[in-house]
Amino acid sequence: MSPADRGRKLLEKCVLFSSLDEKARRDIAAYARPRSFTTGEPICRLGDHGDSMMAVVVGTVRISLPTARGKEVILADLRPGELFGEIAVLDGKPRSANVTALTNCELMVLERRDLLPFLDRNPRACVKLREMLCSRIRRSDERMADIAFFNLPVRLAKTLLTYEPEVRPGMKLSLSQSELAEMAGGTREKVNRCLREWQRQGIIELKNRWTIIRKPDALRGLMEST
Amino acid sequence: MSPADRGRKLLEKCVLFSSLDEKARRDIAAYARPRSFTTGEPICRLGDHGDSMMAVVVGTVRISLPTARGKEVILADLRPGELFGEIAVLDGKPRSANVTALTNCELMVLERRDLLPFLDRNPRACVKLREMLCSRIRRSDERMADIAFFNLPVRLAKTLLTYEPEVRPGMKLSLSQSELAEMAGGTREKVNRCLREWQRQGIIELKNRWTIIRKPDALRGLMEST
DNA sequence: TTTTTGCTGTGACGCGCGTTACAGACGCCC
DNA sequence: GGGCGTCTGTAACGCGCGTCACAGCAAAAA
Repeated sequence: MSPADRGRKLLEKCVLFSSLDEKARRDIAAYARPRSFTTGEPICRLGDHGDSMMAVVVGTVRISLPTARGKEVILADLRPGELFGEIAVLDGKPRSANVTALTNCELMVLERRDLLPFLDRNPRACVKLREMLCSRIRRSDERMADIAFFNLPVRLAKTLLTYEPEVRPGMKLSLSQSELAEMAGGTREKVNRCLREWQRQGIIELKNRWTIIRKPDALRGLMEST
Repeated sequence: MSPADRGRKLLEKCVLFSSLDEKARRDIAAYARPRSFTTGEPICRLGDHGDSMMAVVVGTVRISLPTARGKEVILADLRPGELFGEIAVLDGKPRSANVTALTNCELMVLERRDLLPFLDRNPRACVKLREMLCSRIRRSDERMADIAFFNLPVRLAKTLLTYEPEVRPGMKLSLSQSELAEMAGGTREKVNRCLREWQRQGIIELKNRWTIIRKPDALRGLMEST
């Protein structure tokens, strides 16, 4: 099977399209075009004009926001099946974040000129899309509340618990402490201290630059208590 | 003209409906029902089940989020012509914030069972709605970045500059310092100190519990510089 | 009028966290 | 293997801001 066909197969599994009937799924898949990026390559940048939406087929892409003093905040890492770039495509305004390829990636690209007409003739996809946007809003608001109300340990616990789709004891995280800091909104040093403290308590284990989660429930407890 | 008719007239002026043709506007307006609230009355609460969306016709409503320790964060104050409650209506999940009547209010209410079918038969309204949701996402993300990167003076300056639709020198704000603190994400004391400092610099004037903005450009400068 | 209540103005103190600085450990590439 | 870059682990210091405490003042209630 060609990469493009593989991409189309996966596209049909995205939340946005998975609930459509066979015909509509093939309809939208026909418009999608494959595209590859190599590790570290920028996919799009904050402020760019953007008229395409993308789905991750293979690899991981990172959504981030540059800050004033040359630093970065990591908003999310997306894996196969996830979509990005919807906002700029839908409202025609500049891209709202940076996206870079964290690994070699294969994406499927949908252009605005194909997507908008498709939505017009598929009310069902419209509904799904609205639900997607609503959940984005809810997540953003929640994240905002987290930053405003909780201190770094709590935010870090949330980060560890939500980075992978599901958490089980013994799970290894392949994130450096700097990356964790950029996700939780803090400094590398503070993250380090926090992790070592948790290691002392047996909640996690730090081994060769891997963070292994031993007691996810203890982390969950931390989140509730504060 | 009856309050309900006045409400319908105004509903047609909301961004969501203003670009529709005459027929569609009358269509949606026919479904809307008026409702009144008195000062301080709760309109809806975080976590409630909600299947209606509302437009402000007369008065001001406050969107807020309760925090852990009984405090509150003010997300926005909405005036005539603005909509709220879209999120819960669109995704069928619990309400994502508290809404209370800041003054005596008249609202127009649209039920989900009427709104969703209307959207299905009006792709143009669908597009507008998507744009609304996108702009909500952009605003949320921006607010998040503000909280994460900027210190209170900058956030307070932004709050002063964006509370009213347009800012002109001499504008009076009818917000208490506690309210400003709840909007900017800080404490009343800090807000007070900040405002007095700005008064010393002639940027604003504090008189009988009113905050009068003298030099909006100085505030704008504060935002850029930091 | 007197009392009460809510807003304003200010000082002292302490915690969380960012900043800076540096040392050791590990992997990578020439 | 040797040099170098990146990641980790710690310590010292200071700033921003939240917390507490209290005093003056104006408007609303009694």
